[in-house]
Amino acid sequence: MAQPRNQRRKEERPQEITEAAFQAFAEKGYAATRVEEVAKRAGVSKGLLYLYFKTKEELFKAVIRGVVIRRVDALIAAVETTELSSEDFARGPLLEFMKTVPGSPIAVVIRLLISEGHRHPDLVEYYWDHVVSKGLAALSGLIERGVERGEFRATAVSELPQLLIAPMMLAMIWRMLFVQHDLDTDKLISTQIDMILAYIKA
Amino acid sequence: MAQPRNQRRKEERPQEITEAAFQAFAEKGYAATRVEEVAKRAGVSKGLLYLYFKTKEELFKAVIRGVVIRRVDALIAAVETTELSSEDFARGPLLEFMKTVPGSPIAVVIRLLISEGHRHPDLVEYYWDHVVSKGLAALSGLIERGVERGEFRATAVSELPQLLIAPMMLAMIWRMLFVQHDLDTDKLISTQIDMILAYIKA
DNA sequence: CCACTTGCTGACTCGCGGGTCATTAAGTAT
DNA sequence: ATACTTAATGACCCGCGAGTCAGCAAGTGG
Repeated sequence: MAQPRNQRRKEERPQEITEAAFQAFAEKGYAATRVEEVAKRAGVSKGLLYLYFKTKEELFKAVIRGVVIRRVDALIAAVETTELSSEDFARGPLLEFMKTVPGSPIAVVIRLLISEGHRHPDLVEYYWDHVVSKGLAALSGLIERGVERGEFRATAVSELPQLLIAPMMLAMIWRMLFVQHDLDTDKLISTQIDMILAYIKA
Repeated sequence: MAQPRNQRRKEERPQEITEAAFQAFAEKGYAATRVEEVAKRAGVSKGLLYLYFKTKEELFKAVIRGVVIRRVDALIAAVETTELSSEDFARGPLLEFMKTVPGSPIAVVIRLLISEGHRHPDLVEYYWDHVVSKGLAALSGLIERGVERGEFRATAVSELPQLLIAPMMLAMIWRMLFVQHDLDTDKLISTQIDMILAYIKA
């Protein structure tokens, strides 16, 4: 024990710092988080932080990007490779995924984007490219595949995959603001799936 | 023309200042808005602003409260006094109202609450009391009335009126972040109404 | 053991912006 | 006109926190 204080670990530093920053931003938001606070959490001096990230804004961007990467990709891959019927996929893996989102880091990222998106349009664009557009395309694909196979009727839902995730988004915001007023978010999300399937089934 | 500069208009000042502050907060968010900027927009000196509002935070709270009051009350009254069947009300006045929300000041308030809600739990509570809980109760009432009259089946939707407004919320967030990527928000909202009615109709 | 590179530190700077207050000017009463 | 009240001004103050940099110490090679 009593590790020497000034360990030189160039490789791990960025990871550690962005992780600490994510937690701090999640708790206090971007503007209210002090750079020194992030440094403290990462067990590092403020000066070192500025060696790895030119500005606080750079750090913010790195955090968002770091969290986003590889979160949604797993779901998209699952949609594209599953053997399940569209209905079974919707009731199984998709539903499970959506239930987890409101309590996950993705929710934090979305809050940060809503709060700070104005001043970081490039970040919003990045998030759009790597998460939203891909995710929605996968969901559209899932529904259209159902239509082609004769599982579903052709409806407006094919072009509005947002309907599938709308209650998930509401659940996220609900948790951000109204934790104390409880809401069965799981039931909200699964009822929407039930309803959509009832609406589009052939 | 050439009105005297220092007009004494004690009555109108608070209104003018909160109006200016609302616009500034809407554009830049709370943290990024300078008090002097608000004063300038209101055509007033910074010092005067501090005569009417003790701190920037007080001003923020006044803005939120001002916008909230009397927005949702009209809808609630309409629900309670309408002669229409529940279905016709949902397809008529309710749908129209929901279409307008994403482009209205309510959307701005919600963004501010999401961004700054942490540090103003009393404000969140105020918003809950005066808008959310009342609004949801009215929607529940609308559905339950339909059930009592034999229009609708008894379903989980009675306890989950959030399902009605979920696409409206998504539409709001969509506009905040992804204006350039278009989405037919009206169709999103009306399709949800169609779906829910199809799901719960007797 | 010495010279050298470089990850790392933390005391310091400096501008920004929230908040104050001495002063001015507009209105009012006599 | 004169004395008084109070709405309104804007120059100023001062703390906070982002960003810097001179120096230090951990590793490296000879």
